[in-house]
Amino acid sequence: MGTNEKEFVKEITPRNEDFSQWYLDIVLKSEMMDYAPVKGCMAIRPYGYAIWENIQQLLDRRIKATGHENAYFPLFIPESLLQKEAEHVEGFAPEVAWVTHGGGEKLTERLVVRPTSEAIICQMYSRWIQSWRDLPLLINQWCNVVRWEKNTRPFLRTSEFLWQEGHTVHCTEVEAEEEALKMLGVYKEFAETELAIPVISGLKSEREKFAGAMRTYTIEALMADGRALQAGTSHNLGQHFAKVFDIQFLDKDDELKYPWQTSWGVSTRLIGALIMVHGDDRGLKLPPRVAPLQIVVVPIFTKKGREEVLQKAKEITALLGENFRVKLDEREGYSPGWKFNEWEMKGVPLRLEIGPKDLQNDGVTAVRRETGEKSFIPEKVLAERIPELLEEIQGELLRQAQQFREEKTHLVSDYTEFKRILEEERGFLLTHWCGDPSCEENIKEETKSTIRCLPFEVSGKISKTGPCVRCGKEEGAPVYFARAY
RNA sequence: CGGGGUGUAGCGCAGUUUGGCAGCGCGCUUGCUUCGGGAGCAAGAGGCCGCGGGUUCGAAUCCCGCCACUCCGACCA
Repeated sequence: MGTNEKEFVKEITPRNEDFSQWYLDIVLKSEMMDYAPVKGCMAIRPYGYAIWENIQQLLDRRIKATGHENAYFPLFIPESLLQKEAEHVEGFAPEVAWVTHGGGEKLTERLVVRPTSEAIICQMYSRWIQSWRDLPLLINQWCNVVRWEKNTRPFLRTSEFLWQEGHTVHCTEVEAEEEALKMLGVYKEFAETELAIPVISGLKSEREKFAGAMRTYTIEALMADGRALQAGTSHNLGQHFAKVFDIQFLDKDDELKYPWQTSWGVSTRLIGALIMVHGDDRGLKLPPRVAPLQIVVVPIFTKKGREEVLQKAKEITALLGENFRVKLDEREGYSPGWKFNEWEMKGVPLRLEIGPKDLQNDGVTAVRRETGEKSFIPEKVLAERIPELLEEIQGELLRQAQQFREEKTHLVSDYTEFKRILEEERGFLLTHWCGDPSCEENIKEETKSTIRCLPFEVSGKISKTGPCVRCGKEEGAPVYFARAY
């Protein structure tokens, strides 16, 4: 690899030459999406949507395992409902889409297309909750939302996107806080186990928190260009929404109380993260757990042995098809080399080549996408070896991503050094911050970096308190800074 | 929303300066020969030149307006 890289992947801009273009080339050429005729909107094509379906399945399982049920709420929200929570409406007002007409007539009250569903869900919750026995109420919704974005990028920021949003209601502040943290933990475990994306979890600063929340928690991932991406959030909404939407319950002590709420979500942005964390100059590298295809079988035809090769390839595809997402690429008119490049671009984790030599040796040649490593697997041990290999690939992708993140995480206390790193190396900057919003604001203006989070754990990498990187005031808390998407 | 760039066949582009038959490469279709890292030959198909208006005998080309994509800012859970 390396020297003739360009030769193999003519269709993709090299990652180091132009990261943005590289990303766009990949999402288009791998047929994950295509631009739709509405600004900032995309069609998610089967190859991209299959990843989303796998994400949904793997995450939905976890959401249900933690006691939540799925439900569905309306796409449209009456203007008056959205406006009930002042901070919330202020946060979303610039980016909502309005419905002003229906059936050819002007509506008496405008509707917003949901940018998030707190308002409409709280409205319904106020009717469903009367007693402490109704709590906790643990509901999740898979849906689309619309935010009229000015600067869009496929999967990372689109005018319409798909996500899940959990909305829970609890008797006490302690329970709500536990819930918000529990779901953030679910996201972290999910991202690392299934997506092979290591994340840092922590608390958002006041400036960066969700409009209307009391506290926002986040998982932050580092992309291959050294920029951070918020991969999931979880909010402790406090009682703000309960108060304005009049959600009350009669507690065991016979007192009428406002409950405590949370909301949490991850979106199709995770697909963008997969691309930017794992991809290389040849294209996608998908973790086996979420890859639409885990294995592609490429038969190597020759004049004489054609039928035998195809027969064996079909046999092996059928065998593996019982337990894995596998495809036999028996297309005519494409050379094996062409197919290799095509499936590598599409990020299929494992390729099995079956040719005359393999037939002779009673096995297949296996090639790992993430390392390019070739090995021969005797047919006898195929059924045991394949799952092991896929797990190794999954693990290796996580290991590579972790290693990259470690290399790109800079412990820094000097502001000049802080600025130099952002200019020259990027990545996460772990430092101290006094907590003053004006320091945060100044740093943003001077360096274009933002506080990604106040991490839960720093495990000895940095002292528990230290002087603020900007103003030098003592007793600053550890924070991660980065330029972000 | 401000500044720059781009829009011509599925993709990448030339043609626009100086108005005059719609072009090239790749891909696609069909056939034959091939096939262990993007095969070869032959014959084909494919165009509201982003959209709308204007100037002109005549517009991909000149003028006005709009839209989309893209990069950089601003904004953004």
